[in-house]
Amino acid sequence: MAKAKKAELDLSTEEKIKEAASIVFTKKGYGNARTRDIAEEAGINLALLNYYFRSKEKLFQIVMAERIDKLFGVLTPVLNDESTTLEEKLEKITESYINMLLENPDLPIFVLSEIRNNPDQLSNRFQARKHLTESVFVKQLMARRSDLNPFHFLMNLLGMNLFPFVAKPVLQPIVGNEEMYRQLMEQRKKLVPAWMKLILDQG
Amino acid sequence: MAKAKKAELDLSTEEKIKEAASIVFTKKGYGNARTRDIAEEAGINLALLNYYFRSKEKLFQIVMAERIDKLFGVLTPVLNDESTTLEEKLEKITESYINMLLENPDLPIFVLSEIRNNPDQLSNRFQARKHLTESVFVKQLMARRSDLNPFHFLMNLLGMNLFPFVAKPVLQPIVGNEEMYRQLMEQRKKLVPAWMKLILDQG
DNA sequence: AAAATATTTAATCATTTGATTAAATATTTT
DNA sequence: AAAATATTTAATCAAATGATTAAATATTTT
Repeated sequence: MAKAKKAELDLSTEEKIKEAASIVFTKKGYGNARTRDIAEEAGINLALLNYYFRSKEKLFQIVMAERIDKLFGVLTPVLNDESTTLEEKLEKITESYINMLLENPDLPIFVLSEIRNNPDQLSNRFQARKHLTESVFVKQLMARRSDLNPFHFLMNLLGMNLFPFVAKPVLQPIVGNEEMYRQLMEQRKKLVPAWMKLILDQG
Repeated sequence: MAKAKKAELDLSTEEKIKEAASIVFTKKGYGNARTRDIAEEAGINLALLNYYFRSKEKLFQIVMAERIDKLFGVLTPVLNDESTTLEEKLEKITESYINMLLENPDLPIFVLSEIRNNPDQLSNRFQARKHLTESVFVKQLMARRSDLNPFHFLMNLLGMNLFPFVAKPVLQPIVGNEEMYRQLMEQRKKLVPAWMKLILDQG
């Protein structure tokens, strides 16, 4: 195979494997996922998987980095947008999260449980604090409510948005079927920002 | 060994093993926990573990049932208390949860991720819906706010209380050290009920 | 067509790990 | 002390699973 086509195919197969790995890892977690599962999901065989990625661990690291980006990528651009108000940020974050999580409901529980298993995974945790405390969002928040710890506010926002998905395996059977759960999440796109504004103004 | 002493010791050793299993399973999850870890944690050997409990799976089922009880046991008695107001229930649930979770921070992520791995685990999910919708809590809630879906309200309450612990591996390094995190949680004992009352009255 | 590369097939390794066994030792009960 | 029971020790099994290998086949490039 020549360079051009090679790169093209490599990317395609590599992408297929990464995609499959992402699905299997996210659904089962690292420990319960078998490389044979991933190969099958990708429609290739085990030998090829090890030919592209040297090991399960390496493949996992790549997938994990992507998944973490996906989970927190929703947050960071909005937090630092100078052109939006605090209220608009609440609306944007909520809508982005709920939309993304409706497509990736297993994502939060996967990332959080894997980080629990291996806390070092989050190597940039030092800068995370700095990035957050120096964000436009936190500045706006402190300007408005100097008495309210931004961490509390953020925990509430994330809790309201992420928790229903983290707890979906428990809550969905109680609520009803899949579709009813989706409808509840759709409603929360409007409700969560409204509740958060209450906290912002009077909490 | 005679009956009396036998039962006594059995209980003690069985309890030691269950306690150890609870610790190891909760910290690592089923897939990543090794029976050898559990035996070591219990201060006994692998043979004895399999002598008392026939298999890892059986031991896990027992531990899991206990952990689920611990996680939801906080909720159920308060939800059906006829003698307390809605506001008092919010206060009780929040304080009970935060106190319990400060002692068992890994509990929510463990239970939720294991149920994700094996959704059938929650065999009583049918009655859960009934118990919940017929609870004093939901009746009080609907009497006060017929326009507010109780599931939304419950998701908010649980999200605010449980999510900070579910996300602790991510949030704690950002917030600061262990002690600072604990202080935040202590503050939330007063704050969460206040926020929930806002939602109750004006959301 | 020839060469280069990608992919499959099938077999095999090595390690981990849950589980079992039998014999030895300790502890408790009678 | 004798009997019954609990626990340890050490060895071993069997299955699952991550990983490797070599040869065969398919595909693409030149």
